[in-house]
Amino acid sequence: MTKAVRPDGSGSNGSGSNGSAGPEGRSGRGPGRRPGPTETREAILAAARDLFAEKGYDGASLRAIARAAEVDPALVHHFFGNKEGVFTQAMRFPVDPSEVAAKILGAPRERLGEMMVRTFLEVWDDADRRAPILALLRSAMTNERAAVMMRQFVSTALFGKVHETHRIPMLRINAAAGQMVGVMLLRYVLEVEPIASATGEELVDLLAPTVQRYLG
Amino acid sequence: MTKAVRPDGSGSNGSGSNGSAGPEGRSGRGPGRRPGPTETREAILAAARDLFAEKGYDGASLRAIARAAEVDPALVHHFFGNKEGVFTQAMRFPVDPSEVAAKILGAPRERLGEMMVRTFLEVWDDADRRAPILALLRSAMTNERAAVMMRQFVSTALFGKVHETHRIPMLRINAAAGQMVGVMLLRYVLEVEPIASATGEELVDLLAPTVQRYLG
DNA sequence: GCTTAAATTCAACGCATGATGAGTTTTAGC
DNA sequence: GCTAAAACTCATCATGCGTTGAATTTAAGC
Repeated sequence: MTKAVRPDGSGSNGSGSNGSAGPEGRSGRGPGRRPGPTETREAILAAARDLFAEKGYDGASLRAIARAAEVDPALVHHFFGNKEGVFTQAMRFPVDPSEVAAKILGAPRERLGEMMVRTFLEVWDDADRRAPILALLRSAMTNERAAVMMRQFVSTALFGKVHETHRIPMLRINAAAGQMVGVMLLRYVLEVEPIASATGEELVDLLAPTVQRYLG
Repeated sequence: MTKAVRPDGSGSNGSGSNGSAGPEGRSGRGPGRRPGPTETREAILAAARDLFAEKGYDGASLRAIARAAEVDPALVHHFFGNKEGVFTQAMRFPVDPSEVAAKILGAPRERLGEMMVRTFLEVWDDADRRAPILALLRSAMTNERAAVMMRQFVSTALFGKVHETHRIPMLRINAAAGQMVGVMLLRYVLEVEPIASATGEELVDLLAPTVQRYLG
């Protein structure tokens, strides 16, 4: 999963010019722009997302990101200015809040709890959608800037809609959020058993009444 | 809060011997053992606990710990071997599980939820008792070894007793743990409002029924 | 096709980190 | 009071980090 094979439209380029004993020290590729359309920026962001998700902001180094994207560290800088820039861009779509909100708010009020649990599980079970949230959560533990983003994300984007449309007190929404965040943490980060191996339906049965009580 | 003033039993020692222009580069104190009984080991552990709580395992550097304890980094090594040793020793009393368990299990079963919420709040409101748990939580997000310790702590020490004495299914205990951990995270780490500013009683009223439902 | 701009790598800087080994001063055992 | 051990600092190493500036190669605009 770590290695991304490039499709490579035509094998016509460089690599064979000085085949004997060139200074193949760093990254096995010469300087200069690569042929074909530019896809590197996206590759860097993808690698960044994975690494931030795995190690958090401080733990993921620019150099490791560059390595994973098979690129020189300076290129990361060229595109994003600095590490914070990479993080900000990589987090630029934790989850499309409107899409999620629509799904949850489409349900009748007496099934809010169930829909919320189902939606959380759906998002967290999909590695691509889980990554940015996990990155944000991990980073927010040790990095104040990430904590601000997380706070904003939790309050405004995710649970704010529920507050606005149903006039539910914020404290109750926080309690529901706490239940969901805590369970996700136990299940996906700490991998505490047996909740890490429970089925989705088990969790819905277990948690939906709680969330419903807070939001109903 | 960062600076710890040493009581210093008697002012009879060193410090004035070469007063003019010694090599006062590093730590303002010469080499050699200090007079009086040894209190440095504890000072290092206290500093370590604070810094691990604030920044997590990877974020807290040995050098920063040494700086906070007003000690040379090599001394930390001398006492604890390596960074992992410092962490392990600093975490050697997250919360005395038996004390906590006794308090919770002393309550009748129909008030388990209330007692659990009250106990969590009491521990987390006390900075000294909060520090090691916070350190463990923060560290467990990015450090596998800390995650193992945290898993063990959550499962065995804290909630294991409840499982054993009351024969409550582990999955339900996990759900209750998730609720509590999540709320603590929102309240004390991310400081999401309004739950960060809510009173203890508000939280008991809000959360106790949930926990009671899981454990009852 | 020439020129400008963008993509890409290389080499290096200054800094912080965890670790080690040697040296100095005090305490504790006898 | 001597001696062995413990406490303590200093200087240093190798490594990895974020960042910078210059050089090189390709793509785009005209």
